[in-house]
Amino acid sequence: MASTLAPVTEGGDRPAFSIERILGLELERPGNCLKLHRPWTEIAAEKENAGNSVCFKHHHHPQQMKSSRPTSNWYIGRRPRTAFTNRQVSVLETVFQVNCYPGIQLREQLAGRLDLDEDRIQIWFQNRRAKLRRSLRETRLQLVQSAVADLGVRHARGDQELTQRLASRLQLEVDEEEE
Amino acid sequence: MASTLAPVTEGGDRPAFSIERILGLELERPGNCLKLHRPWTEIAAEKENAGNSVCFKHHHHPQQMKSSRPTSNWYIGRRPRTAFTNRQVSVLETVFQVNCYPGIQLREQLAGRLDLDEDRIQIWFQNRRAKLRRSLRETRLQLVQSAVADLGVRHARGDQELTQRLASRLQLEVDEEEE
DNA sequence: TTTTAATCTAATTAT
DNA sequence: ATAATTAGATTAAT
Repeated sequence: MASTLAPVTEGGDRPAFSIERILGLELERPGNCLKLHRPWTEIAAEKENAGNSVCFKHHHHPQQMKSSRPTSNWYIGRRPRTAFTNRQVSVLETVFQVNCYPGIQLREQLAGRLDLDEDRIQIWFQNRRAKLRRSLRETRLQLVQSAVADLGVRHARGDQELTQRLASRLQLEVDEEEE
Repeated sequence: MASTLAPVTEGGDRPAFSIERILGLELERPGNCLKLHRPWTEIAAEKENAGNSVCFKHHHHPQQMKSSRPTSNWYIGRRPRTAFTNRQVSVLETVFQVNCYPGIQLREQLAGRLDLDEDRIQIWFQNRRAKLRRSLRETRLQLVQSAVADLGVRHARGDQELTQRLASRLQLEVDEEEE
């Protein structure tokens, strides 16, 4: 409900994959849904091999593609990207500081308060945790790198004993953070 | 909306993690949300080490747990398990036969038609694909096993050439299905 | 006990 | 940069 006005036009008012049509089908296609494991990457690869420079990645409306394969219209499209407002992000960030694994009740509260679906909240927290993990990993990496550099300096000074102590302690801390 | 009457009582009518309370906080807790990567497994392990045989797994209401750690109430609870009706599952299965990666439009159509949230549809298809993959893996395993047994029989008969041909062809098929 | 809805991570896709 | 999707592993309710 938050500025996601569904720009997916889908070529007018005739949906290619309406449930009515699907449920009307006689279900005589046992070998239809056996293309598991992200089949659109395969389609994209085929199109690239065909010399067509227009990549599937940049078309999320496959029914608009002039493809020779009728099987490529199995994918209708993804949800339009939600554009959170500054206020929404601000509230979400504040809550994240306190609880980065909100349960269903808090998610529902947030959804009601921010006029978003509960699922958007869920996804936001998943992506936010991933971002935090990424930044923690980078910080840790930089710490190790600077420590190694420091190690090098001290080693050059001939401060052998301190070097060894620092190294073992560093290893310890890195291991702790692993699990 | 489908027979999910929210059995999570959360100790009455006083939510422990209301947004009001969170937003009222002074945000002076920088080291609060640094327990990433499924912290509840850690909590469970701690409880086991403490000799308490009651595992966290069987309590999905942590606020009811008599834990010595106040940080164990990070988890408010998960969404109550949705009980799909026979008709809902029937329609979902039918659609799955035709398109096991429904896009946003088809998911919304299904949600409206079946009186479910769109994200319940999304989750259902994710779990359904996982189930299909699992069964395909098992089928493949059984095929390989029976083929190996067959190989053994033919080898015992001394039919060396046919054995080798069958083996190479089998390897080919297994490789094809991998990617 | 089995099945499967819900949650999570990690990687990826795509806006 | 980050919202959305996926596979895969796991947790937990039925």
